[in-house]
Amino acid sequence: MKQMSDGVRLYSRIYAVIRRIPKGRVSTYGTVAEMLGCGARQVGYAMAALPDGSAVPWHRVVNFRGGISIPGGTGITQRLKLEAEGVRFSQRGTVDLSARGWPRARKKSRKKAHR
DNA sequence: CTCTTGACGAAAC
DNA sequence: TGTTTCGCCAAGA
Repeated sequence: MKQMSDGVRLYSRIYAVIRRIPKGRVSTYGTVAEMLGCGARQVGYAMAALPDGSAVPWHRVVNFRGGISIPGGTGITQRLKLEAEGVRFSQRGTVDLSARGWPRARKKSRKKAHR
């Protein structure tokens, strides 16, 4: 390993955290970003940069509402993968972060994103 | 090098 | 309640 120290890629840290998400659980971009100390947007951007077939369980990462923010068929795939792990989606298409969230669900409001 | 966009999130309007 | 703006960091044009 050479290029690390002063220039450790932020993505590497993001992937490392996501890889620690246990099966049947989901995490959010904001949560991961917060534990990394960077912007939530970068987490999502890192996922978009993930190569197909990577060891990172990117499908366990959803947005702060517990919903999928991924456009296209990739988002559909994510939902199918989560359901295959035992994750249930509400009628609104969201996951209960209080129950399946990781490391700790941080639910802000149970109603429709009413802040 | 500058400007825009993005698999986000929160606040302002 | 939905739309718009700003912040975050990185990549593409």
